[in-house]
Amino acid sequence: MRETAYPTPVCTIDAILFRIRADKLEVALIRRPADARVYANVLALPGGFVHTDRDQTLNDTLLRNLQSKVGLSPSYIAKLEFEGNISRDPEGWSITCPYLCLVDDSAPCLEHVHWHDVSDFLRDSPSLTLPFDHQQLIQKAFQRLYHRAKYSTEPNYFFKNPFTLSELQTVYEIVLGKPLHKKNFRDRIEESMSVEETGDSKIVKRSRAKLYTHKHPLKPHFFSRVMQGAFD
Amino acid sequence: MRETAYPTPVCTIDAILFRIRADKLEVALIRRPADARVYANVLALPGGFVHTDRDQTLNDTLLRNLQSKVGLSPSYIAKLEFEGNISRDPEGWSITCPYLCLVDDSAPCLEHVHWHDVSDFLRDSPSLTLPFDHQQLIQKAFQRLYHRAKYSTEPNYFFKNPFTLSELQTVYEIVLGKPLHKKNFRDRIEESMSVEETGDSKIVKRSRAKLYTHKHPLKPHFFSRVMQGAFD
DNA sequence: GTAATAGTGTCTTTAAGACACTATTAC
DNA sequence: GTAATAGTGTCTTAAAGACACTATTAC
Repeated sequence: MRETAYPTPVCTIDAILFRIRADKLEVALIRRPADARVYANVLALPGGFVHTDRDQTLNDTLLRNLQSKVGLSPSYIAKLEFEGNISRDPEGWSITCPYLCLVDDSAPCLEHVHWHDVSDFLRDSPSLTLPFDHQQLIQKAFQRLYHRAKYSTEPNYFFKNPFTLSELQTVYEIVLGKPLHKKNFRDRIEESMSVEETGDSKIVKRSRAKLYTHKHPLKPHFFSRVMQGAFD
Repeated sequence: MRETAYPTPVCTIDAILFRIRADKLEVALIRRPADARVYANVLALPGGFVHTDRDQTLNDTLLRNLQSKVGLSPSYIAKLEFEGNISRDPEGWSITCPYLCLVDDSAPCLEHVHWHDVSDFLRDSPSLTLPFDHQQLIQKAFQRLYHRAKYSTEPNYFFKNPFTLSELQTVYEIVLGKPLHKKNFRDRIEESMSVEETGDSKIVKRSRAKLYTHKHPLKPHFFSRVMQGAFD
């Protein structure tokens, strides 16, 4: 370990990994090891330490931890606000570098991963109590996604494979918690030029819908106006 | 220092401290100590280590470092994206928690502080080469401020004391790099309800202008539309 | 008086909100 | 045929852009 004049706090990454499944926004939790010094065997956000010998960047640290602990690679990642203080970890001063991660509903993942309804953690008394400041981190990640859904195409990245505009609209509606007018939504997506037709289509229930893919693999579009949604 | 299974990277805070002076956006730099192991005597962003025995939070670490190294307390602070990798510090793996700090033009500060024109660091070849990734941090801080100036009242916090709306508009124009229509700007500020009249006024050149203060000391307002500015 | 700045009235423009409409497919 | 979903046309509305106007003050 490098010498410093002062004791340096422990620094970790945490992944707030969201997916849409069965019209719900869910977050990935994994059980902490039985030999953990604090919160052993408790469900928590997947996270981990930097391996200074293996990781070139914090993004590497994140992706390595997601691969080994959750068994998938996200469709999209974004840095959230760092958090560091003396009280978030009972063992003392610690800093976390939290990442918002979006993953495709159809992505396979390790069996031991627990997916929990995000709306539960937006309440004051969730049915599941999380260790550290993990509930706050989930709330902050949700707040970011919620606001981005209003003025950017960030929620597009819940999909890795081609999707229909109706599927896309449903994702926005779940994140925003309210319905959107179909025409307005489509006008906006078209204006953003964030997607392009694949040329294929698929039958959805009783109609045929065109399939789209991301035009810019990892770069959301930002609108100059906020979408308020229907029945505001 | 706490025991961890792996060597933990060094973690610091960095302050990107902006002020408006003589119609320019300036950033604070201080000279690194003569006994620094790397980049000794070089101008750099003010920053420092967490003192686990004195700081309760990273915000404490920031404010303590600003007070001791720059000699002032900022009007506004905001967290920027953390950055951590093996290459930003020649000594090896390190993580920084960067803060955007706005300070009143009239705030006194220590004499040894160098204020440098921010626009210089937005060029590929600035007249002054900064150590570490400090130029990138300044660019990211500027990008945040630039975008926030378009859709929030964040630049209001360049002022600590009462200000006139014309002074406020000038700040936005300097950050955005283009003129704004007076009426549109004032309508927006009024709509935001972010300021209130003090009841006082002052003579500015050849007219009398009302003075305003922040209604919400540290909470910017977010607009639902982006201000494009005049002559876009 | 003139020059310069503070502050306002109002028309145009743009993109979102609302909502009705047609087309296609399963049954 | 009906029901359900994909996809479109178009009117209304809200806030930004443009710009001309008046008021106040120093000289």
